[in-house]
Amino acid sequence: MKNAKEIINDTLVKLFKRILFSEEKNLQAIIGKDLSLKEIHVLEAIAKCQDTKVNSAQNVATSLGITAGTLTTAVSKLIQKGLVSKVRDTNDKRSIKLSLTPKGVEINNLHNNYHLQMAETVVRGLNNEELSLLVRTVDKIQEFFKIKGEQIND
Amino acid sequence: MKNAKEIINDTLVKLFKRILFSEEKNLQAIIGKDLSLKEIHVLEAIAKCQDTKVNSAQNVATSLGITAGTLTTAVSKLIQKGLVSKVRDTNDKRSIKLSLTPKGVEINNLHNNYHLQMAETVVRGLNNEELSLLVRTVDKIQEFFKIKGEQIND
DNA sequence: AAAAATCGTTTGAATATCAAACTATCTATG
DNA sequence: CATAGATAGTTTGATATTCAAACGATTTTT
Repeated sequence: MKNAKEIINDTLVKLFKRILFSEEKNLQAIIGKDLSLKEIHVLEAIAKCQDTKVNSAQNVATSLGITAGTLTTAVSKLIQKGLVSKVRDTNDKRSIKLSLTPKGVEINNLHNNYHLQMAETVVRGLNNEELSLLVRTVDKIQEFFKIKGEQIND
Repeated sequence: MKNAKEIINDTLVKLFKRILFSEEKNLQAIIGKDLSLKEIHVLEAIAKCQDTKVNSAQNVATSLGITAGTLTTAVSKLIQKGLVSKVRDTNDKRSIKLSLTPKGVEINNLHNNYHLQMAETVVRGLNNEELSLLVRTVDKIQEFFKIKGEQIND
């Protein structure tokens, strides 16, 4: 017989798997096979960094938790696909600024809307009691990571 | 200014990233560089399938959401590392049964303990009633992602 | 001005993955 | 029973993702 800990773990692991799976499937449904989840996440990171005006390649790479080299190749492909553009920084000629093309913005919005819909569906489908329990749970998980003392770039 | 939906979405996205990151980090801390997260997940799946006596390669592959070919190569490496063993099914000679070696079991337990620790943090401070509500709520959320007849093996 | 640091790129290697072709075995149908 | 079709796992060839380390260009520090 399983104890509470095991049941909760199984339930959360299952949810995790399903969300990842669902995100990938949905992405392909709206955008097509031409763009992977990883590539979308690069677009997302560039969009965020653009907003905060720190859209150097270095900064985007760090925010994604990948190396500069990995980003270079990812960006090359996204440029080929017409979703990203690159300009040399006039102040610091070593640096480049990454930004989304109009088409890149459009695709990023599609993905973002998917996320928001997801959040909306969840919130709307739960009553107050369920929601507050859920919030507490999320807080507790965050706390777990704090105890572990891990740093992460948000 | 961000609305509630956006805040919830951002929180969840961050949490998600954090879990993946933490899981990987922790794994390397306890087990070393010699085993990737994906490989651990193969061990995990084999362990689960062993429990339910349906540990054919086909079934393990499906439960992981990967193809049989991908599993073949993953398993080969895990056999080399001494964590998995393979026996032909006596009833159906096409089929093989996968299982963990004692060393494989040990490593899988280490990883599982990490998961359980996280679950422990969540469970602590909840009474039975809240616990069962949480499970029901998470299950409900899961339903939201089941749209469009997606298949996933739990 | 020289040394050190930083930024992005390239290169070489490893891992992860799939689809499709292939081999061996089992099942069902005539 | 024979053979046609289905199924299990492997192999192959290709693509994607990633990193560390070497490298070239530029900026900063000393």
